[in-house]
Amino acid sequence: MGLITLINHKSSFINLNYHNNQNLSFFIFFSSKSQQQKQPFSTSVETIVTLLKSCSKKTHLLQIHTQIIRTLLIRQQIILTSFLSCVALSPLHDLKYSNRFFAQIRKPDCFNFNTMIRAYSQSDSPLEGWKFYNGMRERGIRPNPLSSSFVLKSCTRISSLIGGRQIHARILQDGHQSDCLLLTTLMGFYAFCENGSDARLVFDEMPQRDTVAWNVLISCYARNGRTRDALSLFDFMQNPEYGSKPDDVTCLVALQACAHLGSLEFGERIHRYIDEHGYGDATNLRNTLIAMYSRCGCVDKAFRVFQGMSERNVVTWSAIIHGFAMNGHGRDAIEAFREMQRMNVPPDDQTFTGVLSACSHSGLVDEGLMFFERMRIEYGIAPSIHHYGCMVDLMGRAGYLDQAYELIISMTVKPDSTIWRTLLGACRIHRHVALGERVVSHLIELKAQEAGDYVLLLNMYASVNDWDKVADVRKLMKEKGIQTTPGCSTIELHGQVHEFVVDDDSHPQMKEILAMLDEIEKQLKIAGYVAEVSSELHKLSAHDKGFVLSYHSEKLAIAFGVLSTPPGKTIRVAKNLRICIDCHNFAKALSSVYNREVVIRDRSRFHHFREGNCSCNDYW
DNA sequence: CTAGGGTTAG
Repeated sequence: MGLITLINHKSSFINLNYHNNQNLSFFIFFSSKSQQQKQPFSTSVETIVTLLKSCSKKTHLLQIHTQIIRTLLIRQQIILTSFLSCVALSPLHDLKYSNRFFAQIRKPDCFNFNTMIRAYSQSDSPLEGWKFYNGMRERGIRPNPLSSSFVLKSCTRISSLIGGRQIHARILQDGHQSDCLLLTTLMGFYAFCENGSDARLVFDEMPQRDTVAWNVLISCYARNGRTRDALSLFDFMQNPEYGSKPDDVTCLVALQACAHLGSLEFGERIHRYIDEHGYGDATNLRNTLIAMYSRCGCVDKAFRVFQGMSERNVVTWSAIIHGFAMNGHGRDAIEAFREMQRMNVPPDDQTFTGVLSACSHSGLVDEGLMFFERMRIEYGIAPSIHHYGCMVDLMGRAGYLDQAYELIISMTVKPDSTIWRTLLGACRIHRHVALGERVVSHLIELKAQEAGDYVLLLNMYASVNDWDKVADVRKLMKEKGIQTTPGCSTIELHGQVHEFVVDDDSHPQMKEILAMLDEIEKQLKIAGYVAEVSSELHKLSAHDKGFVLSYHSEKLAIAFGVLSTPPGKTIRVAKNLRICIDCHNFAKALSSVYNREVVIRDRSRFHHFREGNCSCNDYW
C-alpha cells in the first residue's frame, strides 16, 4: 500500500494502528494536513479524539494543540474533553497544564470535573480534588457516582476518615446508595482506615453484592485482625442464598488470613480450590501460597510451591527467603539469596529484611553484618527501621548489647518503640539490667510503654533475683492499671480453630485436657523434664487472679493436640506472645517422649521440635 | 456527542 493510499484511508488506518505504532500514526496525521481539510468534519473530530486517546508524549500533544487551536474544532466539547483527559491523566498527568486548560473550558461538564478530581486523586496532593468536587455543586452540576468515587480515592490515599465520612453522607444525599461499585469503593475506604465495622455496615446496606464486594470485606477483615471472620466469609459467600463464587482475588486475601492465623488446613483447602479453578499459574497467588505455608510452619510445602514455578520475581524470592528465615533455616535463606543473584533477579528492601532476619534467627552474626553493609553499598538501599530492627535483634541476641544500643542511637530514622522493645528483649536474655533500665526510659519517653515491656522488665529483675525491684514494678503496674495481654494459643483441628487463653476454662473438653496435661507432665518428669518458673509472666497472671494453678495456653493447646490427634501427627500451635523457656522445654521433651513433631509459632517465627531437638537451641 | 469507577502477592 502506497503512502498516498494510506493517507486517503487515514482515519481508519489510525484507528487500527494507534495502539501498535503511535509514531507512525502521528507521522501520517501530520503529513496529511492538506488532505485533512477535504475530510468530512466528523471524521476529523474522530481522528483527533483517537489520536488524543493514544497520545503519550508531550511533544505530540503540543503539536495537536497548535493544529486544532486555529480551527473551529477547538470549540467542540468533545475535543476539549478529550484534550483535558489526555493532559490530566497518566501517562502525561500534567496538573498545571490541565488546570490552565480546564479554565479555558467555558461550560465544563460533569465529566470534565471528574477528570480533574481523578487526576488529583492520583497526584501528590490528593485533597486538591475536593475543590473541584465542591466546585461542581457551586456551578449547579450534580456530581455523579464517579465524582464521589474519585474523591473517595483521595481520602483513602491520605486516610482522611473525616473526609470519607462527608462523602459517605453526600452519597446518600445524592441518592447513589444503590451503586454497587461506588459502595465497594466506600467499603475499601473504611477498610483502609482500619474501620472494619463501618465497612461492614456499608456491605450490609448494599442492595446486591458481587464477588468484588465480598473480596473487599474479606481483605478488610484479614488486614484488621479479624482473620477468623475473614475465613468464615469464604464459605459464607458460597451459600446459595448469596451465590457468589470466590475468584482468584478471594483466594489471595483468604490465604493472607490463613497466614495470619496459622491455619494450615484451611490454607490447603484454598490451595486445592486454586488448582481446581485454574488459577494455579498466577504468580501472585503462588507467592501468597509460599508465604502462607511458611507462616504455617511448613517450609517444605512452601518450597514445593516455589520449585513448581516457572516464573519467579522478587516477591517470589523474598517470600521463600522469609519462609526459610522464620522457620530457622538461616543457611537455606542465604543460599536462596545467592541463587536469586545467579538468576539475575535484583533484590529489594524486603528481600534484605528476609536475609537479615534469617541471620538474626540463626545467629549468623558475621553474615548479617556483611549483608547489612552490602545492602547499603552494593545495592544502594537505605536501611529502613525494619532492617535496623533485624540488626538490633541480631547483635542483641549475640550479646553485643552496647553495640546494638549504639546502632539505634546512630540511626537516621527515629527509633520506634518496637526497636527499643527488641533491645529490651535482648537485655532480658543477657540479664543486662543497667541497659534494660535505660531502654525502658526511652520507651517512657516515647510514651509507648506497653504491658509487655513491664513484663520484660519484671522478668529481667527476676532473672537476677532482684525481688525488691520485681515488687516495685508490680506495684507500679497495679497503680497504672496496666493490663497484661493474656497469652493465647490456637490449634487447628478438622478445619476448626480451637483457642486457649490463660485461665480461661471455657473449652468444652477442658476437663479431659487438664487430665491429659497432668498425665503428660508426669511422663515428662520421668524423662527428666523439670518445670522452670523463672518466667514472671506466669506467676503474675496466676497471682493476680488468685489461681493456685495456672497453665500457659500453649501447654493446654499441646495437650489438646495430643488428646485429639492420632499418634505421630504433627502438633501445630500458634501463640500470640513469646513462648517462655518452660513451655519451650516442655515441647522439646514431649517431642521425644511422645514421638511427636511439635511446631509452635511465636510472634515472629517458628520453633520446631523433633525427637528432643529444636530448631532454635540458643536463640529461643 | 461520548468518554472514566471497586478488590489483588513477599
